[in-house]
Order: sequence, then structure tokens, then C-alpha cells
Amino acid sequence: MSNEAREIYKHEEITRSNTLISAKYKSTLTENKIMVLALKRAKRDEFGRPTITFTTSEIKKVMGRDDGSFYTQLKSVAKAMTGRTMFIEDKEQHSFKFINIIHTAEFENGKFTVNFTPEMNNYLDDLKSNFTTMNMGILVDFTSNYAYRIYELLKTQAYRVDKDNTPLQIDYNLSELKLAIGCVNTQEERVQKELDRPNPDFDYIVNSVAKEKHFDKWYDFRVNVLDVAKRQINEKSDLEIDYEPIRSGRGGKVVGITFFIKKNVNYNEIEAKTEKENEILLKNGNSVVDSAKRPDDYNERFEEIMDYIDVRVSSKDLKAFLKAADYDVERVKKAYDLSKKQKEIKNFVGWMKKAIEEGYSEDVIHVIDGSEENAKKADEILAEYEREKATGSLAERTWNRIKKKEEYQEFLQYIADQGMTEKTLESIYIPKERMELYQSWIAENK
DNA sequence: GCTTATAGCAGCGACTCCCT
DNA sequence: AGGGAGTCGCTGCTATAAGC
Repeated sequence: MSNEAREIYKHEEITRSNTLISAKYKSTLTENKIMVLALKRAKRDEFGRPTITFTTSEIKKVMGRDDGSFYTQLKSVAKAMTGRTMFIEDKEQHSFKFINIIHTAEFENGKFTVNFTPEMNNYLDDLKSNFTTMNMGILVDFTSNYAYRIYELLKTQAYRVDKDNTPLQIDYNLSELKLAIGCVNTQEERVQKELDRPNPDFDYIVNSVAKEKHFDKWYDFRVNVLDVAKRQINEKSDLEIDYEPIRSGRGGKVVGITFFIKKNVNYNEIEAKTEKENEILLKNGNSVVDSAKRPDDYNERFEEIMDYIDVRVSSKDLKAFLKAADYDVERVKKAYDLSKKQKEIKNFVGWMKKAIEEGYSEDVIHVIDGSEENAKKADEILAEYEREKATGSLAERTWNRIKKKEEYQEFLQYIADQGMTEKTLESIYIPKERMELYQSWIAENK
């Protein structure tokens, strides 16, 4: 896809999106990740209500820890999730409202079940399609939810930035902004009532109606919300923003904010990172892998290899190839070309790594393939087997065998019914868990 | 266990603008 | 012009949670 087409596509996506996700109060990164997964995979139960059930191991993986605090943490996550609201904006009426997303989130018998509110039926499909991988990557990168909320708000306007990338000016009433990003508790009955009116008086709501509000002091708001948002958005997203306060009245009270937004010229790198490494992020439940000693065009090199290698391997393995080759794309390609000439490779990943590290030439391979070297080869495979057994590649291979079976297509259909694609399955579950899933499906259906 | 980030509050001098 | 109300900018303190 050309860069230009990518730009157009992006804008299309943004302008369609009028539903945003926000937390009532502070929410953790873990909660965000689980929320994203829940939205992506929710399906309707027998009453037509959207619902999703996670296994313990899946949750643990997403949370990235397996210690004693797991249960306590999950409790707070569940609590925070039930406070999630969706932001619905009616631009013509110049009003907006928040609706609750989650009815209950509970942990019972080793399963974490999230029940969405019935209202969510109207928005779920919209959310699934609008909540793209890119947004997901950016979302989990923000450590401040206000930063993310401000990012979303400004991004809806980003399509108006012209080709010269001159900063686009957007004015916000301070109270309106505070309501929109969740600095003020919009769950309060009176607040909701006021917000539902056409052309609501935001200053009145914030100053006189709302009971719970955060960052009432301008300085605190500036330092802890605006400055943090500016820093994080400029560092992590495709936008570059700045702002200025609008003052009026006695004492020079700040009554509004003027934002200046433009495209972040450094974003290509960030984008590649978020898109390509998302699955690893979810797989490991960790933040993105270390970036030490990588060439500047690492992502281009990675993509080149990803395009080149047709065999299905995880991006983690692809990265390992690249690293083993000292980030030399040609060395990886050469090894891959060679692999295609082999009669049989039992462990593709292991073979590739070795081929890259030891620089197999066609001659060398010839000898190894020869009958007199069979014993040596068998030993190598055995050693490889023992080595890989510990790291899980054995399961990976077993999984690849399962995928060749006839009933695998039926299994795909089954998980599709659960709202999951093959890609999602493979990015969320480790091979061992995939097999467990597969086995329980066999047990139930065969 | 120490550090860092987020959140919130109190106090006080500095500043801005309104009003007389 | 200048007194004063209202607000800001900043320091410093505390609490909490997450990361190292």
C-alpha cells in the first residue's frame, strides 16, 4: 500500500468513528488491554446480550504476571471495567452523552466473564470495526487515559490538516473539554440530564452541577492532563499537538484551550511498531520488546522479511531470524531460499536459525543431507528437539500438524462463531493453549 | 524495597483585569 | 491610577499504583 493510500484510508476510518471509549476514572494499562480484547471478541449470548468469557491463563497472560496478586488485581480490573463509559457525540445538537458499557464483570470457577449492557448491542459492531489495530497499539501505549481521550478527540479533526502540514487550530471550552475527557463525573444523574439538552451550558454543569470533578485547579489540569497528553501524543501517536490557554475576565481566568494539531512526521516508525508488534504484546502481556542495537530502518527490514517468507511463523521468530543475521535481510533471505530446496525440514524455525548463524551454503547442505551424515543429522535433530521442548516450539510444531487436519476447518468455523479469527486465536493463545482449546472442541463435538 | 508516574491539596506570592 | 478580587504559578507535601 502506498503511503498516500494509507493516509486516505486513515482519514476515512477516523471520520466514521464517533464512538469513543473512556474510563470513568483512572484505569490501568492492564484494564485497557482486557477491554480491547473484550470488545474485539464479544458475542451475543442466548438473551442477545453481548458477552465474553476469558480463561484464567489468558487473563494472566494479558496481565503479564502470574504471582499472588493476580486475584486482587483482577478484582480491581473488574471494578474499573464496570465503570467504563462510551462517549456518544451528536455534533448537530452540539451535545454528547456517556453510556455504560459493561453490566457485570465477574470471576468465577476460573473464568472471567464480562457482560455488556443491552444498549451496547447498537454499538458493538461499530466499535469492533472502528477500534482498529492501530488504535489498539496507540491505546495500550498511553499511560494516561486523559492523554488517550484528548488524542481521540483531536484525531477526529486530523483529516482537516492540509498537505503542508500547517498546524490546525481547534478551540475548546475548558468545561466542555473536561467533560469530554472524563475529568468530571458524567455518571451523575443531574449532569446527564443537562448534557442531554440541546446546546448544554458546560460551564454551568462543571461549576454548579457536577459534584465529582478532577483537576479543578487550572495549574493542576495543565501540568497533569494537558502537558502529559501533549508529551505522550507527540511521542507515541500519529499526531503532533500543542496548545494555548484562552483567558478572559478578571484575574485572567482560563476559559478555553486552543489546540494546534498537525501530522507527526516521526510517526512511520511508531506506526510500524504498534501494528507489527501488537500480537507479541498480547501474546506476552508485556510492553513492546527492547529496541537496543537495532538499525534505524528496522521496521522496513522486518516487513521485507515478513513479505518474503511464506511459511507461517510468528513475528517473534521472524525477529529472531533478523537478529541472528545481525539485521542483514539478505542473509535471512538466503537461508530461506535454501530451506525451500530441502527435502524435509522438521523444525523450520530451528533450521532457519541455524542456517543463518552458521551460514549454510548449498555444498554444506549437500553433505548434511548425504546418507553418511544421517547419524549426525539425527543427533542434531534430537538436540534441537530437547532444546525446543523447553521453549514451546514443540507445541508450535504440533499445532502446525493440527492445522493440516481436515477437521481444522470446522474448528475455524467454531472459533469464528465465537467472534475470533484464526489470526486472533494465534496472537492471543500460545500453541499449548490452542491445542487445549482444540482438544476440548474435539471432545465436545466428535 | 526503591523509583517513577499519577493524583490531589494547601499555602503564598505574583499577576491580571475590573471597578471606582 | 490604584485598590482589590480572583486566579495563576509554583513549591512542597501526601497517597497510591506500577515498574524496576
